[in-house]
Amino acid sequence: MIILDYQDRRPIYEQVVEKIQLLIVRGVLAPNSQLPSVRKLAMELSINPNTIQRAYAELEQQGFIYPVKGRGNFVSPDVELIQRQKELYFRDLKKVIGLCRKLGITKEELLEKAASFYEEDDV
Amino acid sequence: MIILDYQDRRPIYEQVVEKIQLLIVRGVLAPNSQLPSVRKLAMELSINPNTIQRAYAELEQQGFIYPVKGRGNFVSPDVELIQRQKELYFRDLKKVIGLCRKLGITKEELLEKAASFYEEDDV
DNA sequence: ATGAGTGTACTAAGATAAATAATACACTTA
DNA sequence: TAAGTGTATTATTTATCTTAGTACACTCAT
Repeated sequence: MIILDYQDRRPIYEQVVEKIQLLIVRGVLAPNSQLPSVRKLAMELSINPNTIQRAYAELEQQGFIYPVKGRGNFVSPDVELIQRQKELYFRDLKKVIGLCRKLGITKEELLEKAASFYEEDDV
Repeated sequence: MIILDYQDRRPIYEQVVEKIQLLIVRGVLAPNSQLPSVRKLAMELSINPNTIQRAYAELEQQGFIYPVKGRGNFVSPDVELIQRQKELYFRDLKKVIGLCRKLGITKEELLEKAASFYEEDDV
């Protein structure tokens, strides 16, 4: 379900958050479907349950999932999620483009690259 | 010369590296011109000289600067630098675009956003 | 030659965040 | 009732960043 990248300098819990966000916004995890339990996912990834707990807490805080006591965590049916996620990605996009621009990359080259990256992208 | 962002979660030395990279590739720091000394820059930024030392070590390792014993650090005249930096930025760009694509953003919307971000960018 | 300013190296200590470890408890459901 | 949930708590370990202090060889203007 999730593969951790130990080269990634970001903390594990943040990687888990990102991966689950993607699974949700892409519809792999359907609205109201159940997520793996804290303990199971921890086992599967060979990490501590507390780390998953932290990731789930963030996802809940961000509105991606909701908990049901004694039953588990479930995917939020919130339709706003994709829109909100989009805005986050656009913020990152803007930052990178700002750097490219400062580096002297022309608008034409940038757009050309962007187009080919979009097409090349391996799913 | 450099302003640190203490909201930024990245380590200070990394911010220093990034800022100096930008100053170099943008030509603000000319090839073979001298950088501020480790101690002076540390004073200016109110941080420890060791932190600047580490930033300079990275910059040297990356080929952005070269040291002269007893004299100081100087901007590398390497013409490849901009090209190499460009490739690094493009790698980041590719990553963000991959995420956008996975989110379901269309190529058209992406390129439109990219174009406006390029123009909006505040120098 | 001297002294101030360079880079560079080293060790030690402190600070912070991430991750683990080990429990505990209330809830749900078969 | 027992197994599986979420949730909370405390303590400990680990890694990284940052600071602090010191030391030494080099360059250059005086």
